[in-house]
Amino acid sequence: MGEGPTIGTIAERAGVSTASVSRVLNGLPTRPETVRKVLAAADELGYVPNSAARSLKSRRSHQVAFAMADIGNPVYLEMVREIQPVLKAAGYRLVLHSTGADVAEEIEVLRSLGGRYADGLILIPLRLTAELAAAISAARAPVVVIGSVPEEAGVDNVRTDSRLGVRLALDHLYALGRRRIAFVNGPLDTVPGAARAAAYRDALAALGLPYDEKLVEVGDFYRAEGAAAVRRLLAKGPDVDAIMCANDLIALGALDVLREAGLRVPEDVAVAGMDDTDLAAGAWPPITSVSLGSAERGRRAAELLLARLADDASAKAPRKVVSVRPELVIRASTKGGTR
Amino acid sequence: MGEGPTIGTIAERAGVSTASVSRVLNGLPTRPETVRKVLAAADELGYVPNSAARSLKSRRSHQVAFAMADIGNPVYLEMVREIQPVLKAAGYRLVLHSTGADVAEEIEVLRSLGGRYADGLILIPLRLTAELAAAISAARAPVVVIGSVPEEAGVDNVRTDSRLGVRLALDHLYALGRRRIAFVNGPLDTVPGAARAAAYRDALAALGLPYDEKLVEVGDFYRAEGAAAVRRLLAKGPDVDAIMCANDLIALGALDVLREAGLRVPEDVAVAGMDDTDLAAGAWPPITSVSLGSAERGRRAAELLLARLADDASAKAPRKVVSVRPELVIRASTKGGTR
DNA sequence: TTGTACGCGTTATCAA
DNA sequence: TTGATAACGCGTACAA
Repeated sequence: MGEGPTIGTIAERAGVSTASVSRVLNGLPTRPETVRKVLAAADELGYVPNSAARSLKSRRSHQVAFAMADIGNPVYLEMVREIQPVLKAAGYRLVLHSTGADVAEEIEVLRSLGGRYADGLILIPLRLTAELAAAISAARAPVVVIGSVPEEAGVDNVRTDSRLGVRLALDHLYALGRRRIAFVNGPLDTVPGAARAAAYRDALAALGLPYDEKLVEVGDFYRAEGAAAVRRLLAKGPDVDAIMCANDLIALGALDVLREAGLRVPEDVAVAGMDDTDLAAGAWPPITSVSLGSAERGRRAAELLLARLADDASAKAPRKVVSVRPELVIRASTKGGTR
Repeated sequence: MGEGPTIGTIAERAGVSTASVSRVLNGLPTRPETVRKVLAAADELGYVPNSAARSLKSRRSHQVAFAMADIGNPVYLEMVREIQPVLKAAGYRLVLHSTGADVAEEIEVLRSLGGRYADGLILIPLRLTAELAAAISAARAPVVVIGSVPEEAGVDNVRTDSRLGVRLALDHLYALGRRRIAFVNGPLDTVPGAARAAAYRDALAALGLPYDEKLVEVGDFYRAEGAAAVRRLLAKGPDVDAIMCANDLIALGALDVLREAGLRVPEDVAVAGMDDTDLAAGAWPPITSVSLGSAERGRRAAELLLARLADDASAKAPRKVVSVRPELVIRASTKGGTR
């Protein structure tokens, strides 16, 4: 763990100037003999360029930050899995931030971009307050938001139509003959929560089904909270023949509670989730889920950011919005075949 | 996205020298009046210190790297979840590396530490070659290895006794009356693969059960590969009454195949996994699994690294080894109660 | 083709 | 208490 060699060390050893060393290492035209000596010295010393010095000079950190609520959520995980290789291929390192869905922390991350530790940021806000929107616009580095963001923010944006997603699932349930379709949601003050609540109402209306408060319950986007919400739902004693869940974790919780209650899935109650994570595919019965293209959204976001970082021309291009189409993945929890 | 203010900008605005600005910002004794002016200017300008300049000067990046095979594996994910907050609390950012279990990539990560982009590294190698061991010893920053590493490497080490883990599971199965206990493993040229293979033999011997090749199958540590391995196992036509799987993903694959084959779990065949991930708890039936304390290993590793980084004294302290005890978490896949 | 010298933004030393 | 100034390691005009 000795002191690291610098271009100065190499210069001495090779008997040339630091400028020559720098030139060789950056592939600038140099006399072959010099190149040889420098490379030999660098190799012997195990030289690795100091990233701080390089960043300071070049004004580039070769890092990209990714900020989401909680890396434990499989949706974000899928995104990381896609983002990471895209960045790596372009020579960027990935810095991870778990914000706990706390707006203040998200704002802090945006602010810290001013320190230039990262060249850009991919952000997934859960709650979109005015302060957050302001902070996004004021960010000192390119930001790509996954999720919807007002146009005024002026940043690139990868979104999906979760309204259409809910619609797809409800159409499917309706086609299967279900008419008492409950909805278990996450917090209404979150962007996805609000959107999915509205989508549920709209979809019911489009199908000519009545909106019944007894069929709606709000918890949080986690398994235990989802289970609790479903328990409350059942306690209200409505005749339910399907449960639409605002994400897969809630759907898993629903399976737990239904099993507990001795109800068969899908014979007695069909269950559908959203996000189409591994958990949905891995559950028993496998859960029908609306894919919101997490992997694709992650990849597209990384690509958008890289495009911004590529050159000055594209850095000033107008904001781009990419939409990923939701898709219904039908499994045994709605239509099957559980044995 | 304007040009970032520097201490120079602040100095001008406040009518003082850059030295004073630096002093104020670092909390060194300064005249109150100066402090006020500087802070006001800094605030108005939205000043954020440049991290590259700071790192260059202080020789600290305030970043820690974490390198594992694949962030998609729930075990590593659990570790990240624990590591992240510990680092954050200490003022470090987390840089993520997925190496794809490729030794060359791991060596590259170790080498790149010479660039000082991170102050330390937490590494989980899957295969421990001589080159890797050499690279670990030669690393230019503190490294903590999760998993076993030879003493010569001289680095801090968080390990678990997977041998004991296998033993716990086999004892449990034996106590339940199972005598034909199969073992489905991952690649034998990986550290965990080799250790668990040996552990299986030992545990059988300790229980007085014969080692039967027909009961052993090797695949990979993933669900699909695990399923394929179990399929091959069943094709050999041994009378199996329990399957010990080298990790939870394999166990999930086993459930898939057993269900396919019309075998009941645990009545016909009991299934146990390792790692005790969420997937094991979430499966149906819930899978008995040996917890290797992933979360705790992650946390301890982060703490060990922080201790090394804390001050020069501890930086030179002798290597520390922390052991996390495995624990058997019994669920319905071995003992239950599935209806 | 090569070397000298300066600047990137901070911190730290030394006089004043 | 403060300001001028020298590093930190690298890249790059500019001069030789």
